[in-house]
Amino acid sequence: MIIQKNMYSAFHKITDTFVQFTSKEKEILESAFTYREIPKKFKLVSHGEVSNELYFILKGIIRLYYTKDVEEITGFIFKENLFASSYDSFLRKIPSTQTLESMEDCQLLVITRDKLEELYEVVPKMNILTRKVAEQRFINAQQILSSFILDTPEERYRKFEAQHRDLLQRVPQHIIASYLGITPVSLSRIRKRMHHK
Amino acid sequence: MIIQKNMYSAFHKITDTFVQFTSKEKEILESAFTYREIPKKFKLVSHGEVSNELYFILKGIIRLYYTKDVEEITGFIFKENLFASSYDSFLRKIPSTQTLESMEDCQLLVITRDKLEELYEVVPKMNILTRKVAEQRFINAQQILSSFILDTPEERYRKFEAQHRDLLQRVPQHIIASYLGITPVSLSRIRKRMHHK
DNA sequence: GCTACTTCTTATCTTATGTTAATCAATTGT
DNA sequence: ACAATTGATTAACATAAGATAAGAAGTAGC
Repeated sequence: MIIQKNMYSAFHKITDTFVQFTSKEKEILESAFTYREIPKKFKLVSHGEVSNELYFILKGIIRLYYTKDVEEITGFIFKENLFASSYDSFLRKIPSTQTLESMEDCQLLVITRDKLEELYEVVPKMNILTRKVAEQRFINAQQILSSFILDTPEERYRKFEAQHRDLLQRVPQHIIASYLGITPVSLSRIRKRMHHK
Repeated sequence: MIIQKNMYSAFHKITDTFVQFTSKEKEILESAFTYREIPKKFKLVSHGEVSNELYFILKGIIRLYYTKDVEEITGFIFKENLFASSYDSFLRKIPSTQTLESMEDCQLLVITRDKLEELYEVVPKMNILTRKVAEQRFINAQQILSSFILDTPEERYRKFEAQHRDLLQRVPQHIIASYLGITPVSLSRIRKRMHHK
């Protein structure tokens, strides 16, 4: 993998949609994050561990999953230009109930909790950024949640298909099934039903 | 209903757990919020309307629901000491897909979007408060969501029972059923199963 | 190139939930 | 006090999803 010259450009493009940082502030931000590459199937956070880092995904896919008995149940799929984390663990400094694992080779920008807290002091506007990111993630979680309450599994799959066409190509079906709260067998049946209609 | 002398005390007790405001800042905060009483079954936000207010509940219960065909499907139940809102609509200034309706007579503290944006300017720490509220709501949404993915309806009901024993007394069962993503009939059966075990 | 693994599909069987409807109890309004 | 509304339970039936297992197709590692 090659480190892009302007590896922060995607990052700033996203932050720009949330807050207007000055050039000086952007520099400080850049120096607070570090660049990291990880291979496929790398665990950034394991179930039971306290997560001390927050990730911005430049390239790749990271899966968040819960472990129930021996089963891995996907809770979220992060892709490029998203902030990924085991939020609960990161924010409350408690052992994570979730695991974060890459599904492709990834390029990340990483910030530690300590650095982030420093940033809040030096660049108060950082509170706005994280506020808006939290708000966005909340709205997103609520949309998914409402889909569980309102929709049938089939409708849920249709919506996923419409919104994340790209992920359908990059992520195995059984992962998507568990994200939709159903078994791979059931998703296979749903797809069959949908196709010969 | 009587307006309590110290109606802000519950409010500050909660904000104190998030940010340390100075006395001066607390005064500014107090003046930005207004006190409001609403009767049972009052709609604070209706489906299709843009919500311009954020509520802090001093007393009472507010239900958030979605309307599917003629059915009302409960998405969340807010009680005392919580910030209630149709977040998506409030933040993005878009028509709400949700309705907010009181289930009891309520005492509220209300802030408008405009006032809140003013507050961000005058009391920058306000960003920290709303950031933490958003983070908390996100974590909460994620927990509920994971329960939909991980648990059976029966387990979901058991958890609800354990966490919100008080609501069981104050909220009709069919509302809880729709919050758990099942029909009232099904919840009734689950309860029956549970009892003679 | 071969083996092992992963992924997806299909079949069978079981079961919990949805749907509809009827009944009963409790609450509310006038 | 009575009627109307709301809420909870139960029954009967249909159906979609879970569990388990087997097999096919594709991919990866050696």
